[in-house]
Amino acid sequence: MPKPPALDFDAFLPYRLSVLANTVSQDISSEYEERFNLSVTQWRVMAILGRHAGLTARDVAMRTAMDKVAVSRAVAGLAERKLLSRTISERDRREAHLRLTRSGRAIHDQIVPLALEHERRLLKRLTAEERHWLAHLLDRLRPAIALPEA
Amino acid sequence: MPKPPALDFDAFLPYRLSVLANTVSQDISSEYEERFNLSVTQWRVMAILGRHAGLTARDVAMRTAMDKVAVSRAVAGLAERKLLSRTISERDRREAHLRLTRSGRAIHDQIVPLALEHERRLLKRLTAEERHWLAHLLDRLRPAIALPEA
DNA sequence: TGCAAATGGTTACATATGAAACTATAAAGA
DNA sequence: TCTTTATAGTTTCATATGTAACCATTTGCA
Repeated sequence: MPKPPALDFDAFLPYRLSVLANTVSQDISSEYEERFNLSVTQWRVMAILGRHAGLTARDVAMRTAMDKVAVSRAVAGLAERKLLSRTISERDRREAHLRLTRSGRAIHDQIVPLALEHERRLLKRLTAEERHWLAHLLDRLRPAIALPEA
Repeated sequence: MPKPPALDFDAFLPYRLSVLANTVSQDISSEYEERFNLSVTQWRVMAILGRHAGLTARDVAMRTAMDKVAVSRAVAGLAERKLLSRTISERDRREAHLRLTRSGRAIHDQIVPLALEHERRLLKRLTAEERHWLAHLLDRLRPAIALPEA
């Protein structure tokens, strides 16, 4: 009779990818969660605003692969702690432009090097050739996410 | 003055890895969630039992990178639906051996090909050389997860 | 033996998350 | 201009999840 189908997790790509990504993410997030009491979503919002000041919540959602509810909540929490400011848009009063405050920027500037250091540690385990292929593969497998107007 | 630090998500490895893994996982899970009303954790438990009948909850937790509470809940839900059975262990009455029931196996056998097909679709986008490097990198980056007694 | 410490598994509680409904405003069309 | 439709963002509700406390049993060792 036919052998019953079975799935070997150790060889199943989606699973291995998922475990790897979660491990790496958590290594980083556990650090800023503890030190600055920021959730992953909150940090993502801060990071994107640190680079692109004045985006709206909608823009942030698109750029971070988060849904708008998650962004709304993260922004509310950050505004509460005065880590970012909301400015109602002149031309469309439904939307607000978001910017890090001085104290938001201060925290941001501490987390960025920390995140980059984690990335460096990860890459250090690889040879130059392996690093090259990793970047290449991430490009090739990049999900079809709409990145509107750069 | 020094330029302010900033993190470019598009180039930040942990982020890209995370988005990719989540997209891939969700592609698959959305299908069996809808068709069989199974959560990701439930499916993971079923998959591991489909391959290794008789494991205890503890074994399952170790092999699936899930914590014991998640396993306990998944198992409870599956037992409720009679997709798996629990048999108290002879030699240690705290633990129970888990096995798919006939109907659990039937569902399992439908999902496995579906999962493998998704994996195939993903790999089809890559050349043989790229596939090789992907597997290699996943090995090299494999998180230090304890896999006790095979 | 008998008792403290460890372990498998569950439960309780508090928090996070997602889907859908909702509010306010803007855009499109009659 | 009036009315419908779409959009930005928030709130609500139901569910998922993690942490810590817990129960039952077993192990280690006095």
